[in-house]
Amino acid sequence: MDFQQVLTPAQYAAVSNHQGPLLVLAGPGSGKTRVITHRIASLIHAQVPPHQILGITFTNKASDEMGERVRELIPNSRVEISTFHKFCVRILRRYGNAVGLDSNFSIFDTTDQHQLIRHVLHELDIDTVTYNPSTIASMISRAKNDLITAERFVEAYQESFGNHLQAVAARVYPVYQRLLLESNAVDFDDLLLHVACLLKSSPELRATLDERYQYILVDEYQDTNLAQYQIVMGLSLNTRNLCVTGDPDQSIYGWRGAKIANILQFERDFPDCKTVRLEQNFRSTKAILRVADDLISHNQKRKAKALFTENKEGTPVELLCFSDERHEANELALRIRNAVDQGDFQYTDFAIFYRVNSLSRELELALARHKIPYQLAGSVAFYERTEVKDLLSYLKLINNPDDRVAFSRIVNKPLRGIGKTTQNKLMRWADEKKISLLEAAHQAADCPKLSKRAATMVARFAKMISGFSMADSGSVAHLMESIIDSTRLIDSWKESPNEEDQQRISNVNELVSTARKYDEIYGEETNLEGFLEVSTLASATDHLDATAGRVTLMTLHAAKGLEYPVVFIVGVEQNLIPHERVLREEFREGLEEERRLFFVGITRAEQSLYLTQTRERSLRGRPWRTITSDFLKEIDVEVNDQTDNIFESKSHFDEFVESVKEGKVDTEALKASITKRPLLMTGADLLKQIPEAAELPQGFSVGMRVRHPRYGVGTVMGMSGYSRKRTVNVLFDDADESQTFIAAHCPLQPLGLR
DNA sequence: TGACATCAGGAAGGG
DNA sequence: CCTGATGTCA
Repeated sequence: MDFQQVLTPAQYAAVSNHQGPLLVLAGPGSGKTRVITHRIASLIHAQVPPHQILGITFTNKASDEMGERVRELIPNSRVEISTFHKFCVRILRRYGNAVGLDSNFSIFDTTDQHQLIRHVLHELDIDTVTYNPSTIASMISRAKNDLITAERFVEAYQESFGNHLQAVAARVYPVYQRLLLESNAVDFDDLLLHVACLLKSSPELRATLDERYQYILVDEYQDTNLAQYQIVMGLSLNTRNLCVTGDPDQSIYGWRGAKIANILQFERDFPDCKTVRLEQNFRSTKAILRVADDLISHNQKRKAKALFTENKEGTPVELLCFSDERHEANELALRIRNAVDQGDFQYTDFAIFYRVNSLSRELELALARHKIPYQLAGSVAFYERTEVKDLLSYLKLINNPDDRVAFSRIVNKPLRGIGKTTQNKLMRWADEKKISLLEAAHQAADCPKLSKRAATMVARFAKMISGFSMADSGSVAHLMESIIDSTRLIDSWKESPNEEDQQRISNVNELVSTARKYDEIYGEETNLEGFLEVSTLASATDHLDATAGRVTLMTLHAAKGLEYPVVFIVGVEQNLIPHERVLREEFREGLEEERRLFFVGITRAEQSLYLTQTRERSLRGRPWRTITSDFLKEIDVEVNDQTDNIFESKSHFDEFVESVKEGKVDTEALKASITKRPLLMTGADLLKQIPEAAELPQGFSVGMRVRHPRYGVGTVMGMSGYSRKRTVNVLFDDADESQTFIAAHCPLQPLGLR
């Protein structure tokens, strides 16, 4: 393969410099992935055995993609490409004994982690209302990312008395850590921390691994935290063929401990390193790149970079202004539909980014209303659903009998008459006897405090769990099926007319088919541990499918590393982009990260970029006037105000403010009007939730549901003209094409805004 | 013991 | 809007 032929000189330099430390500073769209994959191919061409090469990425998607592209260049190559977390799991499964872990350890996700911390707080008699478990959890998590163990945390606290929160964290952290080890479990941060500690405390192991991985490539190096830094350094002491790629301007994970200094100081860590800059952008138009560059140049703490592109100028970046989020969502949906109808684009070409997940709902509703297929990066939510976690907890407990979080979660699910009191008694007793909860349950008959009835129930549960085994079932899917059968986990939902319960059943079924797929892939080799690992380490962007013919929705954070022909970034407003949290901070650090996040979003766009802002936006059910984002003042965009396109007597916000002033707001009625709605997932589900007969302010608005005596129910797609000439364009649910009516004369009956 | 109602507080981002 | 905590009743 002639690498020189297919690469630019800068890219070629990054690919062909095999020996010694190498820093690749890669601007957005500069072909970074291409460089990494070609570098691996080039190493193999130079007779480096593939197993000596280690590629590390942050996300599963990135590692899958990289593996695939390497195999395209070198079929059947067995290069180890994995995420930091997966890599650490592998190390710990093999060498975890040294830090007190058996090879079948559980991985606790955020929910499990919070559950355990909640338990610790209770044990320590600390009020969980004053001290929110997730606050404590994030303090501990930050500490772990900074390589601060429980012991050191306590020491540090004693040396310089911190605030009361730190005092609580200092009490909780050691106990939490002890319970994790007793559970033979780790949390996400432990994966990194344990490995970092292992490399430090065991020089032999460190040397072995250093020797084994002769060539290491780390992607997104700007997002490494101290633990990850330590791991990478530990593997590169003797053989220093370390290649890191990244872009300081795209560092957006400071909040989870990422140290931008890691990449900035690489040249100091390795004075003999070579540095390659990839500054030519092959992705975006000049117009888009200019906006990105203008924005990011406002960051003070930054190495200047000269981004350029030979792509065409393209259309200007537009700022679309709408009256509220519903208007915004509808107009976006309309634009997308029009572009697709005209044959200019496919749905796949569009992506919509937002700062916070909660903004996705209105967009989903609008897309569903317009029958536009979409996919949401957020499938992790699937693994966080109660019914899914419950079934997984059975598997976890079977795989690791010490897992106390899994035990507590399912011991009384479905109901077995093992209530709180019994559970607490059992737990105390287990702690006294220093045995696991499951072991205690087995011996429940010997527990003096338990009533005979309770003891029988508990023992029966333990016996049932021990009755399951992977060996007997042969596959994960079969094991799941037998669990579902013998526990009657889903039986109570089967007869339920409740939509939510049916959804639960289908989620459980989906989990079973996921397991079946896993079994198929691994065949004889299929194993419970591996399946649980995949389920726990699943991430938001894993299941995005570029070929699915769907519009893609995701947060700005999830967007990193992706690209789309047309990008919408919604809610470019103060307090959202930048987020209100950093505006409260004293230091500008946070603000600069927000700017980088916006930069990441902008640079995902290939041909067209639209930013949107609204006049008002509802947050937590209340409408708020928005403020123009400071960032918009730093860039030059074409403003396209759509707010007067729709007929507005009064905005929701004004109405709300007025009624509050006049004392008309009846809080009781307000509360009563809030209906409980189930957690929504799919567009179809969202559509079902549309109430058919809500009271409505006069006039029509885009997105409004209306009924026509002849054509049935439909949605207002657009409006034009004024007063007597005002027309309304309606798409009826059963029709393919929309129809236009004179607003003043038509028999359209408003049904509600949703 | 568990089902259900009500309430308060908190709500960024992800592996 | 969502979760977890708390209170009440069968």
